[in-house]
Amino acid sequence: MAEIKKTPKSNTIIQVAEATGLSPATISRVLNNHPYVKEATKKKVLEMIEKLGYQRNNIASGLRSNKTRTIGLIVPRISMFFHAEVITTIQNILYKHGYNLTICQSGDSVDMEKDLIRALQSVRVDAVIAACTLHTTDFSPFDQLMASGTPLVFYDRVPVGKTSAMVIKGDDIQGGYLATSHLIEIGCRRIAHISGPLDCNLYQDRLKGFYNAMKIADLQVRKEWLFYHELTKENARIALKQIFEGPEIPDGLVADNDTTAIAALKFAKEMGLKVPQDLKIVGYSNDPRSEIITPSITTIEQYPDKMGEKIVEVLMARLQHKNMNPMEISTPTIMPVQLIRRLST
Amino acid sequence: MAEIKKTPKSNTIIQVAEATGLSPATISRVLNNHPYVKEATKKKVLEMIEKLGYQRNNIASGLRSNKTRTIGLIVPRISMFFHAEVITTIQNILYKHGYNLTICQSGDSVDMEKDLIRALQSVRVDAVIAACTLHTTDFSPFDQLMASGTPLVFYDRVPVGKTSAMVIKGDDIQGGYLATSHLIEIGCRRIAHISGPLDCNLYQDRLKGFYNAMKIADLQVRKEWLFYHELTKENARIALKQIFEGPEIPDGLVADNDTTAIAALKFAKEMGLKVPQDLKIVGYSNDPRSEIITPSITTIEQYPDKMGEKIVEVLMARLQHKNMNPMEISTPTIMPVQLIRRLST
DNA sequence: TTGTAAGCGTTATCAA
DNA sequence: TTGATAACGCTTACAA
Repeated sequence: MAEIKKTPKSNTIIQVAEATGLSPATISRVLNNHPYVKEATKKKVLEMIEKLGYQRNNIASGLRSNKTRTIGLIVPRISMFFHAEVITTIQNILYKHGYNLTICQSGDSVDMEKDLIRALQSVRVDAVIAACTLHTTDFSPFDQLMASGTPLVFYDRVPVGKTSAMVIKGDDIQGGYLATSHLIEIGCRRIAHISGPLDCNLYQDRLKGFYNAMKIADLQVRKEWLFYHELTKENARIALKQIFEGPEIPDGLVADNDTTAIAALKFAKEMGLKVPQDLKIVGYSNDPRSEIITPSITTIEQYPDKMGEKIVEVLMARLQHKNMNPMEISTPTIMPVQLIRRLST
Repeated sequence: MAEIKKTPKSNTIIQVAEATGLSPATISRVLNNHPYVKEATKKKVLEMIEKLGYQRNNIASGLRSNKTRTIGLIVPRISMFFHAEVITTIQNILYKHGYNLTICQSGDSVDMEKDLIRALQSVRVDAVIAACTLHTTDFSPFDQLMASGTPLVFYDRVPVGKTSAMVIKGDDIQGGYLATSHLIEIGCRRIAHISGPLDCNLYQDRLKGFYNAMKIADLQVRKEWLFYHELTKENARIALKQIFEGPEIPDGLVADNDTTAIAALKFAKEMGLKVPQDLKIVGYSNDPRSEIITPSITTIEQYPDKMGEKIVEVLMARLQHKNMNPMEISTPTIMPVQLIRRLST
């Protein structure tokens, strides 16, 4: 009683072979539904597998075949709404293709990211999907991964400049443009912009879109109303304080994420400013919070599910025909975005 | 030019052995920091590993040693705030212990959950951590996993009744009690309760807490104000409509998650009811949305990070001394919860 | 302290 | 259509 059982030896292909009177090779063929197996044999094997409760050892299979049917994913944090959605979509589609997904979080740390790349490499994932940290400027760990023959697709936060990896990104220039020109259209003339670190393509592009819109409207960009720190609640408050301590105050704010937009809303309330009357605010990402807050926040929708679908599509194409034209894969795919107008404007 | 390179043969322990003039066994010992290796030898090997850019093949290692240093995790969905937090904590601590985490989402589907268990088993994870689906009543796939020798820890959504797995759960009875008695204390007498499917321990327990508090206050529980459907926005509206179409309306609502509480807030606004004056609402989980909505929602904090820590602690203990007393591991660990009072009450 | 050699459970290459 | 056999890259007795 209450004895600790020894781990029962999990059964193998050989046991199935013996039980059916076939060879291990045939069992393996059935398992991989190889074409040259007689229907009757296949049926017999499948039944025996069921009966014995046999479970293929993917470790052994992976070692021999050099295919693990596992994809690694590196993401800053799964708690970010956009990423959670993308991941879920990826995982669901990948599952249909018979692939597993190993999800890793870098926590926006470059060192962690590097470690994770090594770890994934070391478990021999068949491919890697990555959204970089805010501060990744050295892509050599990723290059090394590719050099070892692992297909790599970047999404959302992608390398600035050339890369031989596949790239799927949102249209952040357009997003920045849409947000800004919307404010201009509804009457804003003094527009502030809280952006993120310019190491990151996201903020470079959104800023570019901002400049484009301002230029077209012939509006002046005030450097003292431009910020490039990590987009946290805390940093948002610091930036807002600085803006509103100045001699003049803005009538519009482009926030490059919804966390910042939400912080701005709160700040405005504390300052006694009415939104949208005194200050109009646009966020980015369509985080669920942006919809339920009062007033609800106008924001940029990025269609995470569409992005997830595209990522898998591109990846599967690559995994299936290894010898794809490298010119083709080096052109980034740009996914459309859209402005969702709400009560903050 | 534009030639596709053949995958370079990733290097092996044997190449490191040859390069250093040592045997593969010694290289392996260095890799596993085995005690019996001369310091000088170790240093030499490490340098060569660095020089060759050698990367241990964990697939091969796992096959031989029967240890993958990978833990599998099954969760309904990573987009749920509570789970995202727990997972992040688990992953960070596990990482320090040298373990990888494979995160899988069941999407609250029992079939998917079953498949995932098989998949994890098939990649030979060293252990599994799981929060069940809303509808898991048949735990035999989990039992089978354990029977194959894989340690298993359930958290949050755990089996009702006996299990030989380790169990870490929140104090949902207390949570339900706190929410309800808080409403009573501040004057509510007609309290409705939107709970979840009673297959799930969470809602069984929260309901129990609700009954306890009502009984102590000698208040009547009205069956027509009790709901047990999955806690979605849509179901919340259906329940609320039903409640408010009745002859009498409640002055307090216990919602068993924050999504429901938020939906109730919106519903009340549409009905022209003031919160908290006309209706007081308590949610569950302290989702970030509950804080930013107007009015902010009183809710039950579950301390996901503490739960994550506990999970890893228990798991590591188990992984280290395999022969732990089975009586000990079968007592569930119950984690404290707390009421966070906000403006909705 | 280090080396030799036998597997771990599959799959791939022949041959039958 | 099936079977024998040699890997895959590592760990681990056992020997030295």
